[in-house]
Amino acid sequence: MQPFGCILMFEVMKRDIFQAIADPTRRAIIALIALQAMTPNALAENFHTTRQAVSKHLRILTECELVKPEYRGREIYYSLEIEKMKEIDEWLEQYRQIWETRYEQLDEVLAVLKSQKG
Amino acid sequence: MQPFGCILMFEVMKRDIFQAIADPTRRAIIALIALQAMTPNALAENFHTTRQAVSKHLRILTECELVKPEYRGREIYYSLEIEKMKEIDEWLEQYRQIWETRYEQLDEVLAVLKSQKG
DNA sequence: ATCTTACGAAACCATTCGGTTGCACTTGAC
DNA sequence: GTCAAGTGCAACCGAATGGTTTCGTAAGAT
Repeated sequence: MQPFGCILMFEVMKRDIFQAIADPTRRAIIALIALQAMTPNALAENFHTTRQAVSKHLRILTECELVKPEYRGREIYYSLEIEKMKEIDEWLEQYRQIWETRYEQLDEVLAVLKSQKG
Repeated sequence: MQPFGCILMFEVMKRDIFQAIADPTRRAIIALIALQAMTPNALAENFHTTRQAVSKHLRILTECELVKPEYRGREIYYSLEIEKMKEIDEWLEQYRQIWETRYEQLDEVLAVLKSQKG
């Protein structure tokens, strides 16, 4: 068997970030470790599941590089890779343009109504 | 064990918008109808699936109010509810604050390095 | 050296998911 | 009225998902 700390424990497998954030527990994990790095045990105390279940979520989050492990003794501190969150923001950008355009159009309509009124 | 509901409290919705956008086909549907309202038949021509499969995706998107049907004769035109997309943007907001803060800190570091260099 | 703690892996299970096929209903054209 | 077109729905199926339990291994404590 492989020694514990020196081999990649999580296979580098491409995961869909949108599928990663689909699960509410994983979003909660993201919210927690956004504040500070946490171990699987510490994380598990916040949920109604076992540590192993949290570990599986962390595996998925790590596979899509949303989360990064830091090995410290026999503990592993997981922290958020905030850069990866930008991918969601970039995907959202095209739709943000749409709703901003609609706001401008609405502003125009309101301006016209106001000028007609006054 | 921590008191449970503090983090997962908001997951009582019938359909989760994050789960809705997790599927790549549904994201493609969103992208298509963002441009113009489309019928299930017209949508299905863009994918390698049956019309019924697209219909099931549209049902999920409609249930979480990401998509709105408009009945016109025997056809149904589905259009994007752009307002709903803002929910994702609002969720992202907290993390956007984090990465913007890091950028500012990085800028500070770079400024210090530059001043020391010059 | 031995025990405890922290962790991931594996095996297993129930549920959900995405897809297909077949069917029923409604609308519009003939 | 009859027929074709456009839909949604139910039943079914294989695969994926999220969870648990059991285990093996590494690191720290006694």
